[in-house]
Amino acid sequence: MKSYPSPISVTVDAVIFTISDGTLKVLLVSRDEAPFKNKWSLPGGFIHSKETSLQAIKRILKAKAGIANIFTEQLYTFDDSNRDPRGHVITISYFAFVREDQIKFNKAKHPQSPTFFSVQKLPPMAFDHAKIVKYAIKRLQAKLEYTNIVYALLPKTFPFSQLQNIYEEVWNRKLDKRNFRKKFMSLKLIKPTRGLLEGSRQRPARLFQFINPNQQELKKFF
Amino acid sequence: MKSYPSPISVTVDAVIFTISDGTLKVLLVSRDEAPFKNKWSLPGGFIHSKETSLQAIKRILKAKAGIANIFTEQLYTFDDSNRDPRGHVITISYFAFVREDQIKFNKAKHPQSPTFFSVQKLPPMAFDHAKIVKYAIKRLQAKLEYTNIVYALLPKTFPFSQLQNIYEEVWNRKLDKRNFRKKFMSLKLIKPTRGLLEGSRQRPARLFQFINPNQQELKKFF
DNA sequence: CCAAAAGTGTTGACTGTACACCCATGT
DNA sequence: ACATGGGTGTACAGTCAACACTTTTGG
Repeated sequence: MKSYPSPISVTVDAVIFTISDGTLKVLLVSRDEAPFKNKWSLPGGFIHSKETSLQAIKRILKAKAGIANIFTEQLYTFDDSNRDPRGHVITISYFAFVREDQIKFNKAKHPQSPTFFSVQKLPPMAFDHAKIVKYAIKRLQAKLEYTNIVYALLPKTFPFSQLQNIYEEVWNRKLDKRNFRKKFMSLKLIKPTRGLLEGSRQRPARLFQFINPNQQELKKFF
Repeated sequence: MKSYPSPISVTVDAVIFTISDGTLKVLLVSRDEAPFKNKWSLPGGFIHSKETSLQAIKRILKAKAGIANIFTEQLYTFDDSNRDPRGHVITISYFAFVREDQIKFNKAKHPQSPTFFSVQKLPPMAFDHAKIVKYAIKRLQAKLEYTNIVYALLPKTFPFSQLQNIYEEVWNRKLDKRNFRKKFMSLKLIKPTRGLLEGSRQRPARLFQFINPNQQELKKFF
């Protein structure tokens, strides 16, 4: 048996999306070592020798931001020769979603200051992470159109306007209320509950929920 | 600066499609070393330390099958822990297209017997390559729908039926002649030439060509 | 003249889009 | 009473799917 030629360093990076304050945001952490020390970057790190890239992502997200049990999907493997000043380092990138209520950051446990940035106002980032985020947004926009991933961004019950807002934020354009409701309802993914959204100073909105309560996997609409 | 932890062996594999004898085929080579010696596998190999995965694919395809200058696109990175008996080996897979007339295999130059197999009659394959091929076919089916990649599978001029045949083969279903022609023509990608297809014993077919003669990149239809 | 593939239009169903007003509540 | 977002229906245009016959050539 031949020896294994040319070992290469392999990292993983995650583009974690959330919707908070009604806008689409991405999770960044402050790098605690060179290169790019103190620059914002996607949460990521080297793959350990006995784990898969998916296991590595889950380990790193838990350690750096206390995030667990979220939907993740492979995005792309970036290996441009100039992407890392340390040499030949490739990264397998993932994208994922969290709901606001799943997050609790903590200065002591998460010293790299995990912070959600609006995709409209991203800071300068380490490596080629700006490119990776851009690519992830494109993928997210496409997936929203033909799958039910929006599920991963919504709480158990939600008013219809919150659902529509996600589509508007991700696609970055306004949608017609009536047409959107008609189309989404025809997909038979959600149903009204008996609940109403209290506490606004307008007419209370009907709350909806997904019909399949443990709808974990991704389904195609068509 | 920290040392680079956990080097991992990284390979590339290519799923090369062609249409020949009117059917969709995939290129396989016979492995010339362990593991899986003499089994059919996707053409691939280890990435050298100074090259990107794309460069590696191009180098390997040229060496193993004499194929150069073809359209390639990254497919997925497979890294299941059990995919390679040698240990932790991940593979960045690519898919690509050749036209029949671009190929000339040669026993002396290409000792691994590169051979196109119909996707309907694939032999047992090494590693997880059957899974990779299956994934590539799905991607190809999707891409055919909303991009102009069919370009990469057609000669300079071609009868309309050859174009339709590609769609039928890849999607594995029959399409209505009239509807297909109407729809494809409305995309304004091809135009009729003055040429006719001679040599059949039926009515000669009009030959078409793509309007942009150097249409290398992938364009979306919509 | 026969076999074989080439070529051509119309209709009905469905889907997407544009568009404006009343409703229920809190202040 | 008013400000605010919640909630609803119709009409037109464009797209998709079903469907059958004539044309041109070689043998």
